[in-house]
Amino acid sequence: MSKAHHRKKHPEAVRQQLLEVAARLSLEKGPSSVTLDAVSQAAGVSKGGLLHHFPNKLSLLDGLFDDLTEKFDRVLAERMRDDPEPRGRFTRAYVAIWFLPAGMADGERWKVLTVALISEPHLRERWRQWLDRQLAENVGTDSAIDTMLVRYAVDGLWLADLLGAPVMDEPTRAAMLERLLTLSRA
Amino acid sequence: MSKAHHRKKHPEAVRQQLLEVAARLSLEKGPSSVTLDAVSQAAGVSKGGLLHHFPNKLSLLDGLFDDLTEKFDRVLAERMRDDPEPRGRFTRAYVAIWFLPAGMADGERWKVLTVALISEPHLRERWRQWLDRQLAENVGTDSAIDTMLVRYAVDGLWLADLLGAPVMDEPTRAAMLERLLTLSRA
DNA sequence: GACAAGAAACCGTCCAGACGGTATGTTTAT
DNA sequence: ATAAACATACCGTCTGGACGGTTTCTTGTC
Repeated sequence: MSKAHHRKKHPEAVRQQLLEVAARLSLEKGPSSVTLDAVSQAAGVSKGGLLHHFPNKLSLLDGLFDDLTEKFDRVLAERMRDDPEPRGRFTRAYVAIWFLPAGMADGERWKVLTVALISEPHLRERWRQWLDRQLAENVGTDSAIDTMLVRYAVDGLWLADLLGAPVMDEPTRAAMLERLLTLSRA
Repeated sequence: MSKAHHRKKHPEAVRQQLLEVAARLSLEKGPSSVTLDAVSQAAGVSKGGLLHHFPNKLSLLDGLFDDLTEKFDRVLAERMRDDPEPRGRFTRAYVAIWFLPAGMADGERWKVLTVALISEPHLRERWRQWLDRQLAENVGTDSAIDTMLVRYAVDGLWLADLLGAPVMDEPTRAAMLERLLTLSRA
């Protein structure tokens, strides 16, 4: 009879912990390392415990997706709220997320989303819906060629970062940021 | 006793077929579906046959990586050879690969590379070396902020395409291409 | 506030199938 | 004859998941 069985119950904390562990594992050791065994063990819960929160693996991945997009939405909305200029507002928020990560772990989080999206074709459909909604909400202010280009570039930076490409030096990085912001207002 | 055992032997063709099947599987059903059983069966070879060409799974993935980067290099070099303007030449070749896929299947191929890179942390190191070499060879002509930005944007387009984002309409696509080419000369 | 009773939050065990890989046989090419 | 190019038959491990039990929390009732 283990200690964990007798400890105080904090279901929401455990759930969150499971999602976080799954995210970290996926990023550090590749998506194939996200197994029920590995996740539950790293989270300090039994596999049965994990399957209580997420009845199967798919729902764990779905849960991760929900969690990530939710947080992403919040950060985006917050950035947009503080931007007085309507034109390219959404795109600038998008840029800011990459260049000025708010929370420590935030920068890493969005990477996980990308990894999950690529390795789990099932999530792509949900991703498309999310994207469609975002673009529909910001059509008019963020559909110029240059603003689209900026968003694509951010995605590219994302990918490079994810693949561990050599980091840009600070002046280059600053110049890149400035250039992106300029183009977002075009 | 199967037919395959008795058929004419074309080792190089079989090897190529195995790589191609692995690529297609990874793209269509996600990297987790790339198993020795699935690949060998879809290629019309026994698992033993597959393991004759690639002694273990890692070497299969490595083989895939080699095959893809090799072809990628060739296409890049060809495009660059036909471009008289030195400034941004490498970047324009990079753009062309996405906008003007030469062979039918080529467009798909580079996607596979990205998927493999993300799902197999082991390949990232090899990718970094490839990237470093490319950048070193083209430093001076392709290191302006705007040209870098163009390459990142192409990566972003890549990613969007990979995730099955809604396709751009033709005028937008053309405008995007023109804009990217312009920026590559800056 | 006490207390039964059900619900929620876990744990431990077990299993069927998939997976990577080995060992060995058989056919074909040189 | 020898080696390369396959096929077949297994094996040990891992993985997702089912299942039944145990402990804690919550809720209604008095």
